[in-house]
Amino acid sequence: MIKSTSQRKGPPRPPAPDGQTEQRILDAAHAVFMRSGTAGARTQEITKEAGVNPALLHYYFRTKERLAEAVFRRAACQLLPAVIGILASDAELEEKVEQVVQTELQHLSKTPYLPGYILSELAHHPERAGQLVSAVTGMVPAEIGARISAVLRKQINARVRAGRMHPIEPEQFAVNLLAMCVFPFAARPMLMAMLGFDKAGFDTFIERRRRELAPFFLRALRP
Amino acid sequence: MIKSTSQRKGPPRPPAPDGQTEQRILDAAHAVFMRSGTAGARTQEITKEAGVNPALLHYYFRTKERLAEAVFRRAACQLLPAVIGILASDAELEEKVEQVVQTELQHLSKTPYLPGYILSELAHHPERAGQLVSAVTGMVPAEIGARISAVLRKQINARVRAGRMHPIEPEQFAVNLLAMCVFPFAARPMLMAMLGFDKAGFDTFIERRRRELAPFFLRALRP
DNA sequence: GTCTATATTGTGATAGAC
DNA sequence: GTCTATCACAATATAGAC
Repeated sequence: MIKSTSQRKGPPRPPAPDGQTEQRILDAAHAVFMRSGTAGARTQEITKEAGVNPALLHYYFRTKERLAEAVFRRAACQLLPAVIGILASDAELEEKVEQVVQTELQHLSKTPYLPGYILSELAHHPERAGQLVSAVTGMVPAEIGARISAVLRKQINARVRAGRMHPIEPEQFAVNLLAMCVFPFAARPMLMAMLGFDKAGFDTFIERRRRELAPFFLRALRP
Repeated sequence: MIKSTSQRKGPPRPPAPDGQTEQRILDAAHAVFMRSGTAGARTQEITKEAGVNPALLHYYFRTKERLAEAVFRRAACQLLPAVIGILASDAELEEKVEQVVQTELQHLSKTPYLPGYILSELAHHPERAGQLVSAVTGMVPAEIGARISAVLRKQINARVRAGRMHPIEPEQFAVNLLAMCVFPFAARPMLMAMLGFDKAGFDTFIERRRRELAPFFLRALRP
């Protein structure tokens, strides 16, 4: 990955003597925070998983809190930019629905703990909600929402006037779509218990969802 | 609730001398765990909010972990039984959709932090998913899911055969409905930031949702 | 940049008097 | 049942050598 270039020092370094210690810590922290939450995670667990010394965490990130913020931003960048990009694009509305469903379900299948982690952090640190969005796009959160709403509203209105769509507020539209995609992963443990799924069963469930969700959603938009 | 009967001691007790100390702790713990999460909460914060001595927490609940479980069960009882009861009832399918939407949105409006708390706990303690369901109904989780699925499947099939409904798996149906109701609250901080809502704005958003969600959902079910 | 060793809280748990 | 006082320890932050 990074070790591709030169190794200015060859022999004397057993565990993690490469030039990517910071990255190793960040990766480990990502994994640990993701499954234990920021408050529940122990820095020692992180450093152990990273194969580095506890002091190095302090060296690179100064404090657990700062590390947590770095991880959160990183995670946010994995969750949102896709949907935002699609919804704000100038693709046809029906296209957007299909794209969001496909992109999100596919991506979240690979990182099923991401929604739980994000929503969990936000539940206990609402002030980070702003970071979440602006970290991704560099815009003020509300501005993003406004942009998306504006674009969607125009598309919706056009269809409503043409008698091709039932009226709906763009905000409701976006939340509905997001809910359908994200919720199953956020509630994964609960659903698995209630529906009697194992991991494979859940994947099958999502697979089916990937085929049927967009049509379902589009039916709801009909007049 | 409990103080209804006699008060064997009247005068000498300043802070919390009533016979409901356990309840006071439980209430305080509920509030604190809800906003900080189990891992993030401090027992001292709980006892302070309860107006009782730290030692009493140990006296009644022995450990923070046990207290957390008690609170979690209690919270679970507030979130699920309504939906389960409605979905498993023998009401008409269209009735169920309307009822779930109304019941959930109204109830969650009063306890907007509940979904975030539950999902957060489940994300970090998947093993509690079982408790969540069985605590409510006394049934094995998977059994509940099976019952609901069976009832819904029968109703759906009847309508599909009559050409009145588009085919859908009962599990997808239930998850879709739940997602639409619960997600906005679970993602409340994020939505408020992105959509530029304040508390009142969010309430208005939910109010509108209460009127439009069931129709939206039912449109998606048409053939 | 990385390690060993240690300081410094914060925090849950508990003993024992009342 | 409730309080005061305190313990034991976990966990993070840090100093200082290499």
